[in-house]
Amino acid sequence: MLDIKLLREESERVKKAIAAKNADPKLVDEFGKLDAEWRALTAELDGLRAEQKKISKERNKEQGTRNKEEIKKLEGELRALEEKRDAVWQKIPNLPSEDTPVGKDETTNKVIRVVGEPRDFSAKGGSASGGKPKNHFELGEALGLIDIETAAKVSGARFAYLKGGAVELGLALVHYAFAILTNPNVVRSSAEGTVPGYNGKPFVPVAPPLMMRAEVMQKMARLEPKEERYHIPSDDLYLIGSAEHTLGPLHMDETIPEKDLPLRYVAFTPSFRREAGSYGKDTRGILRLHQFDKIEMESFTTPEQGETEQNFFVAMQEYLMWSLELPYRVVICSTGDQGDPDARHLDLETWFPGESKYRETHSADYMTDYQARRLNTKVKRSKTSAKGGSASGGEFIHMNDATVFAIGRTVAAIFENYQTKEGKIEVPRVLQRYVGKKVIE
RNA sequence: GGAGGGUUGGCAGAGUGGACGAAUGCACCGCACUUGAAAUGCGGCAUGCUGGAAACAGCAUCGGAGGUUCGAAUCCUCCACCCUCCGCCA
Repeated sequence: MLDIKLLREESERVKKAIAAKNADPKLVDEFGKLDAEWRALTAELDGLRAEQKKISKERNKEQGTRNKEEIKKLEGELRALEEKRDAVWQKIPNLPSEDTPVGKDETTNKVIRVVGEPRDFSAKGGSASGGKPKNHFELGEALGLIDIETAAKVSGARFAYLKGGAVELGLALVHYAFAILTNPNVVRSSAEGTVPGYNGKPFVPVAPPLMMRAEVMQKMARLEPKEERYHIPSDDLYLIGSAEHTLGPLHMDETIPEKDLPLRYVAFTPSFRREAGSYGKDTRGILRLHQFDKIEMESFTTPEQGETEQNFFVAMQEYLMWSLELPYRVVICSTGDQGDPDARHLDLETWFPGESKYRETHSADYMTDYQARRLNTKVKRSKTSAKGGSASGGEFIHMNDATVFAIGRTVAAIFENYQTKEGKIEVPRVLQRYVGKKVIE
């Protein structure tokens, strides 16, 4: 949710910004109209209420009864109006950052840097099929590591059984990621590499709930589109589509002292997605399933540190990918490819030799205060840094979330990049101690 | 699933129909005293909304939503959460 003052005072700027995100700028006008009505009615109602207080002090029954009727009527009107206004308000997405490229969809995303060399499979030591690397599904099926057919019978389309080495590699990624993100030295040096002197506090591991209430999901701006969410009607709960959904509300209705920031968390959970809008996309293999495991980081910072924190998150992602020796590139998503609550959205795309292209494996979303406003998570400034200006009753905190590993996609990337000419899969060096072997066959 | 108890400001905790946006203590902030600190004394200290350049004024908020009443933290209903006991369970 955007700041109401911004919407009132800089509506033209907001209109231009959200139009770039493919949202309807008329929403802002509609909001303005409803808000003006709301203000007028609020003033009228407050006057009546003040009168009612006076009347009740005088204990005047007849006049009080009459006035009460009027108040009830206006209260009903105000409530209806407020609902209408807020519905429009919630539809207005966050504003993109200055450096977000303007563009209609993912084709206008901009590559920031490319790291690592794709392996040359045509040379000696290439894959089995005459220098042409196989894709993850061919490899996994041949080795008996991925079984889609049985999963389809048991659960339907877009489910998979992973077995043997595929599971072991996934668990190794989990162990490795947690070891890195809780290691003060590694985290500190990544923070230092982002901006010298930047806070290098390690991540706190969390096992969050996998189901949540609609109202909280709404505060995270993640309830819509509802077709994408799994809902459990008997208890009116929603399955999370990412650990972000229950990590973000961890400090709902709290005011956090500035000295405690940043607060950094990492969680390993399944993610549930109906993939309603992606019929026919990525139907082979395990890149797009209804259920997948993911490690996610989430953090809470001061407003001025929000963007640095996002860059730091990307530095952690890059450290992990670099140490796995997987070629990747960093992309900044254009306005049309950003999520509604995002101000700045970066992706890591990993090289998949079997498909001969980079594919999204990670994202890093900077939300500014868009989620925190509705979650009511604030910063309490320490007096030393309190500057004048808007910081009266506490400011909203800034939030970041980012992928550490989408386990399935990362395992698939390892399959493709580490395949041998015999169709086996080598285990990345840093994972060998967790997997307990050097080759999966 | 059954029975009972609870939810009040940053924290603890009083308040069972009007004088309560809310006692008191702790914490916090300012000032005084002191060489400094402690202790002590005095003062301040919730949030949001509306109007206003501001001073300030008005309104709302005692877990949430409704209701009764001229008037609700206080009475009634429903919901959420916490605690205790019983049942069931990995």
